[in-house]
Amino acid sequence: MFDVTQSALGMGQRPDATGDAKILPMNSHAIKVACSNCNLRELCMPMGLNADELQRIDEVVAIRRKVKRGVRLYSNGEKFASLYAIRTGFFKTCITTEDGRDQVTGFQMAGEIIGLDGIVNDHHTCNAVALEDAEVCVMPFDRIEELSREITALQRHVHKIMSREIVREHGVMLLLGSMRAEERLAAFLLNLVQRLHARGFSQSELLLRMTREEIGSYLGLKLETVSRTFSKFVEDGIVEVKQRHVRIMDTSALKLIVNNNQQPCP
Amino acid sequence: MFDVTQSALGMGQRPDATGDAKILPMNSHAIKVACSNCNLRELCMPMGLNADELQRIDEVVAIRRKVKRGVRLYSNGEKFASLYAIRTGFFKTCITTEDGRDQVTGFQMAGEIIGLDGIVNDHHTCNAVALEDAEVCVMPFDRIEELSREITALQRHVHKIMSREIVREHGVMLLLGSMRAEERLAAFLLNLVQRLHARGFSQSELLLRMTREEIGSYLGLKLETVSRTFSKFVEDGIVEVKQRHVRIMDTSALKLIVNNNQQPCP
DNA sequence: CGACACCTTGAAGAGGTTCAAGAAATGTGG
DNA sequence: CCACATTTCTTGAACCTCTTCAAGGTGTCG
Repeated sequence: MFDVTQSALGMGQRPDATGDAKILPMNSHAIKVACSNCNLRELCMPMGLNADELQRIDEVVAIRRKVKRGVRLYSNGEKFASLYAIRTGFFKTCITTEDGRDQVTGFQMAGEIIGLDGIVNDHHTCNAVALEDAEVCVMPFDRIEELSREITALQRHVHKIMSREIVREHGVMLLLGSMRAEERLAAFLLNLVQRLHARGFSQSELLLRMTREEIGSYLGLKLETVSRTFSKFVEDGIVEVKQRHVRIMDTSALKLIVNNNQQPCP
Repeated sequence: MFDVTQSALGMGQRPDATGDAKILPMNSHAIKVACSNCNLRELCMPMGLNADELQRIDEVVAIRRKVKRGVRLYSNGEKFASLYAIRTGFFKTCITTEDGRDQVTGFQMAGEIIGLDGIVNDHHTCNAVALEDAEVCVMPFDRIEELSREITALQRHVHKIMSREIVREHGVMLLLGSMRAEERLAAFLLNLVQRLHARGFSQSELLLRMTREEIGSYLGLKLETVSRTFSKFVEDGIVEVKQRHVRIMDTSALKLIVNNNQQPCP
């Protein structure tokens, strides 16, 4: 069975995470990233590494990069060199065509990995845009490949991350191919809040970092339809909406909307 | 720029391939598969391997499996163990939900790799069904991982295959999220014929291996809409359709339908 | 040759889009 | 810090595309 509301993360829940990692200024390397100290580690790193392995990975993920809101982390056509682990902030990825089509392919948050689209042709095929001020760990891909030849757990982890993205996209195809507007928005909200909850945020409250238009693009709807559907949910007492602030009043109602696809038996 | 009609394959064209590999009965291993002898090699194997590396890969891909039309190669929930390289035949992959939704996530032909969805959770999350009698090479994934730790080209190849699938799915999201029925079907036909051409088949003629309903599921349309859209194309002299036999009379017209999304400038 | 699956076509209807206008929030510059 | 410009969001009404329901046609296979 397939649950489109499920997280892209197959990993442990972290209800105590704050999203802020401490960097201990112990030595000259202190300013560098250390996965070993990062409280997002469980989200983006494999489990069960020994100290030596962890340190070697630390060296790969040595550089961070800040990305201001509205700025692209990478662009379509750009040479591919690295994957990025999101430390803080929120991204969207989208593809654009010559004839002006535009499709948001995903929204990514702390602990998630972006840039996988660039591997196949050595060039990125989409844009990654920060929807709020963000910080990412830069992970040069040739170094990842090198290290994953030596650290089995890392190799497996890379494979899982890519497979997870494939499965996530299957879920989006299901959503786009078979759901009506209300079902899409309900699934979208449940998915977002589920991922946020896994990061220690509320199960019922969330701040949308994207516009109605961006939600619409992701869900294959026009922004007016997104807005109307929000209004409908408010009318029905399922959510409270104040601009981008959403409070889910009735999670099970949302789940019912997504799952209640039962056809009358003939 | 993103071209949804483009092939999932980034590899060389093989206009002379017939789809039948010769197996030379030289020794006791003759009955086994040998990638080294397979004329689909360029489609599913990395390039530039030496004899030794090729032989080691041959050993991994030692088993073939025949799949009759209508039979599942693997099913949702089934334990994941292997990837499969399609030797002959045609598959669909689809996900199903508890509430009876069903979504075709792709159609796969000779030289393409399926099963990637199973990596992340050690269980398959979709069904792979043969749409005609087929034969696949079984590639145990733990052996692939093992070998790709030693053969850099194989490692890179595995990464590219997964990345290619991610990029392909981005294209489907664009199609489902932003295209109208005619545009979807035109993009679908162009994509199919392009992939078939890369395998040595005609650029203009194709035999659909799937029903209108399966096409519809993939394209997010009802079967009636698919049928009507075919009829429209026939009326316009763009294609000839006799049941599942399609001849494309005007490729550029199809391309125009997909790309002519130009909005009038305000 | 008859049963079954698949495909086509028509007519009515629903869901989402488009166009338009106004309200609310956000950002900017004086 | 406030006024103004801009972006974003909401809502209404008309329209259009695709779906739904229905019936009949075509092809295939035991």
